[in-house]
Amino acid sequence: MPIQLFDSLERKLKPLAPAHPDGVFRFYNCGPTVYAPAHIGNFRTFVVNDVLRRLLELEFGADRVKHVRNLTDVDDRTIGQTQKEKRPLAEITQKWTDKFHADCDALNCLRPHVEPTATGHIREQVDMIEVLMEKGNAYRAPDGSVYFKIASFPAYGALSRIKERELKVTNSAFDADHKDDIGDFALWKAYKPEEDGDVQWPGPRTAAAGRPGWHIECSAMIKKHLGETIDLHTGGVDLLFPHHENEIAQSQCCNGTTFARHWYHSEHLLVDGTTMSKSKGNYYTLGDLVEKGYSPMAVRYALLSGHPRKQLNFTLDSMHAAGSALATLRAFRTTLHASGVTHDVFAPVFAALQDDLNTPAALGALFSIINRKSVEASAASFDRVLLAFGLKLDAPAPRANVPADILALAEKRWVAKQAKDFATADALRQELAAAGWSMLDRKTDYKLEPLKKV
RNA sequence: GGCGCGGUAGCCAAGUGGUAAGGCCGAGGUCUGCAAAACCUCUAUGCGCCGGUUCAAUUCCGGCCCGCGCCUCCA
Repeated sequence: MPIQLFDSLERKLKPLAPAHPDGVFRFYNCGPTVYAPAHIGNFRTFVVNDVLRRLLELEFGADRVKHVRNLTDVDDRTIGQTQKEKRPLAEITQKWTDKFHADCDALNCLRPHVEPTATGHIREQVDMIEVLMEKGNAYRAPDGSVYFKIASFPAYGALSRIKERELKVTNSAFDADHKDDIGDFALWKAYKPEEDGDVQWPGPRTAAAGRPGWHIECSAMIKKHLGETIDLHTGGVDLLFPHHENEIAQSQCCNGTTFARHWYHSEHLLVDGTTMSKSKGNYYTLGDLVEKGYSPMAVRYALLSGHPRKQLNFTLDSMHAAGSALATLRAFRTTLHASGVTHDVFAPVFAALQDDLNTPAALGALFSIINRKSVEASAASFDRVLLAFGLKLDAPAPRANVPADILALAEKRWVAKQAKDFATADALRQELAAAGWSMLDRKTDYKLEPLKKV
């Protein structure tokens, strides 16, 4: 069964298939801006896209998928950070790129095949801008910036239905810029010494030195690494407008061909029922959750527990639920034997994933199957399911070091237990619990763990 | 104001024109000195409210209420 996925442009489910004769599926996912740690909302998008990537590889073959995800390493926010920290742009973006990679690895996200950066593709962006200027789709503003003229692209707004919108009239940015029309957007931003520090490059012909506008980087990097027409372009819903709308305009005017055959947008994560923000105190990075004792795999599971095209309400309770569900899967895995079963009992799981990436339905199907009285599943078939979800069931990472006094108590209790002095042993268990530790007895030894969160 | 999404058990969350997957929590049980783990059983006559269509609606249509998102550089 082919993978069906909702297309944000045509607003219906469409099968995914490579269009290029080489049979390679061309997949572009808008990546992060590297100026701060990514939050779990960002990671919802990347985890969802990672499952998509895995499904595509299962469908077309691992060598028949080319996955590109960019790193935005020059824009208002990254430059703002250099000004705030008084450090070079490259130093800041490298730091947060490394952090992003570490988080992705912890969440078991496959690395994209190409991870291009905006600063690494200035030439390509300038080239495109020059073509757009030559074709009359872009113009130089008085300050030397270059803007895209949306009036030159009649199809503008198809993705976001912008023409049907009544734009808010209050737009302070309009006066500050030098564009002809309020809808026009920057392809190239002229250098501003007071804001930009030492961040600048030579601009397109006739334009001033400066830096690329945000949108053009994706158009240029896609053209370079995937070609003029790609099979799938994805990102968070917030990118629908203006980012993706603008990418379509730039790329199609420049190249004269269809830009992306399929658009997919995953919805936002809510935390405690509302949008995440630092001021509301409901803003989490992966590191924040790990500090609270949750494993990255539990985070991944929680992020997949809602339909990707629906807002997902993330709570600490859902983290706990995810951890417990993973433990159930881990226990089930140990009952499986390598060999044997030919038919795939997990077919319904894949069917749900292939039906618009319905991860919650797929997880439901998975548990329904493993809850059956007699499951004829092989370890291999189960592992294939885990591979698709990107779930690793390794035992939880070693806990924090056990303090010496706790260890001493535990040792004392173990001795008492061996001597069958159960009264003493129970009293010591109480003491350990009061100190926040749980002692798990085994046949020949014991294990200490911090008490479970309620 | 415009565009869009959603309201299903204590929490999270699928789904369907014929009467509700799954996870967590909770309860009971089996098993272990205890604890933990594991395993078994149970847990929505109900799907925001009011109408309508229909033999039949949570599922379709209309109205209303509530929540959330976007509306120029936020995944």
